[in-house]
Amino acid sequence: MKTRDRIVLEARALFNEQGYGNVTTAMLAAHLGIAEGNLWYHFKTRQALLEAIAEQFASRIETRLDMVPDPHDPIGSYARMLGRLMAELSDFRFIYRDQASYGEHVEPVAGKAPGWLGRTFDQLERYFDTLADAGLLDWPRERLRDLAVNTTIILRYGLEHYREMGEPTGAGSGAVRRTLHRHLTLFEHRLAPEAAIRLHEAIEAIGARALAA
Amino acid sequence: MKTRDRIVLEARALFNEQGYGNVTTAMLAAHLGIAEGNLWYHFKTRQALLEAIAEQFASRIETRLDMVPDPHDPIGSYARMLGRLMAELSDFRFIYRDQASYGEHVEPVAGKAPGWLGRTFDQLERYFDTLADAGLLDWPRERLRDLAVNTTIILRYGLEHYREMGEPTGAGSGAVRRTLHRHLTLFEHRLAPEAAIRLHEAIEAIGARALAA
DNA sequence: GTCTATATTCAGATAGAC
DNA sequence: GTCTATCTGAATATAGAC
Repeated sequence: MKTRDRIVLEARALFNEQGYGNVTTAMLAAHLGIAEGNLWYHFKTRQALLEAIAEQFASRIETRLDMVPDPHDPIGSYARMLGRLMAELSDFRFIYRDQASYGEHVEPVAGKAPGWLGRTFDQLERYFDTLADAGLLDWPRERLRDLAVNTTIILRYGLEHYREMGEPTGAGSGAVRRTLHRHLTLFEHRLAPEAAIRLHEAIEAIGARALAA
Repeated sequence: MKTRDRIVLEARALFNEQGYGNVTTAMLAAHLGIAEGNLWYHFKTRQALLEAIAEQFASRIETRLDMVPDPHDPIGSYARMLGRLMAELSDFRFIYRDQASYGEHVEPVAGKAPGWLGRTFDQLERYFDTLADAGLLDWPRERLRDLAVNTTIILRYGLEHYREMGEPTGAGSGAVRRTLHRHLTLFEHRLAPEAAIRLHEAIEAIGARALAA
């Protein structure tokens, strides 16, 4: 693997674990087993490194936003989208969490977050609409938007919530799994029983993958 | 007002506005119109200043956690508690938001957050229970706990959510008002119509107070 | 209690040899 | 591309006069 790619990967991991503001270039170089000067060869500034990570992040989000519900498999397609969404939140967690540390001006993120969120509302609403069409979700259509927004918030802040609760939230902690089960409590009581069961099962599968990662 | 108190007040305001990690002692002294050395007379370390703020925060939370629903005024008492909760989240916002910046070890906060959150779940559940007793909220009792947890998350991360949406969230921005309306969408469809109306009105009143502050 | 001047530390970044 | 050595600037903190 090219050094540049190793740097991006290790930096993302360290930022997620320790917080962006607490990771120095010296630490990063030490973890990589390279000299600090080498870091500056690949990235002229610390911010440039951050932007390289942010670009990967943006492309992951766009890929996930392209996913659409499958009317022939509303549950399965919803679960697949959830898996991607949580992976994205988990893998680039520091970008959300540590925004205060790096100021608001990281170009590939700045100004785009509102659009991403808005499109995530739209996306979730379409999935819920498909579940309702299939008779699996009993929810007033005019309130599906609110459900989509609340679902987004619960998923988005799930890892931070469990961290604040004093529970581990790193890879393999089960925080992704718990967040997904939590989001189900928003509308589970209005799901067809077999749909609820299948979603819980799908979440266990996603959680198991998150544990392995 | 004593200089020490002015420092605590101004520091809290600056930390909320600019982020804990972005506020230097030089900036703080300049804003207060005092010399930096004077700051160090009142607080031996930057962390000591943070801890002084955190102590105020803890005492505000304890006061709010002591509030209980009034069976003779379930709506009014719920609204009053909401007002306190949002004021606490708003006034000490940086403590939640910038936790990554100052490491996890601020004594008056470290380790207490899980307890505060757990007791907030309990508190909200009691308010919802009282609303249900009064016939104003139609919700399965065994699901009130989930509703309380989800409500806590929506309220807790409301300001951060609107910030990420690119909307202003400072004092007077209306973000508190919007967060409160948002939390109502979780259970509004199961509230007695007059209860929903009264809660929306109460939220407008809380929002107006937040605007003035 | 408040000020000015100074010390300390260390992260971010550069220069130039290999 | 990678290294070692060095610089710079900024932020926290101290010393001591007033």
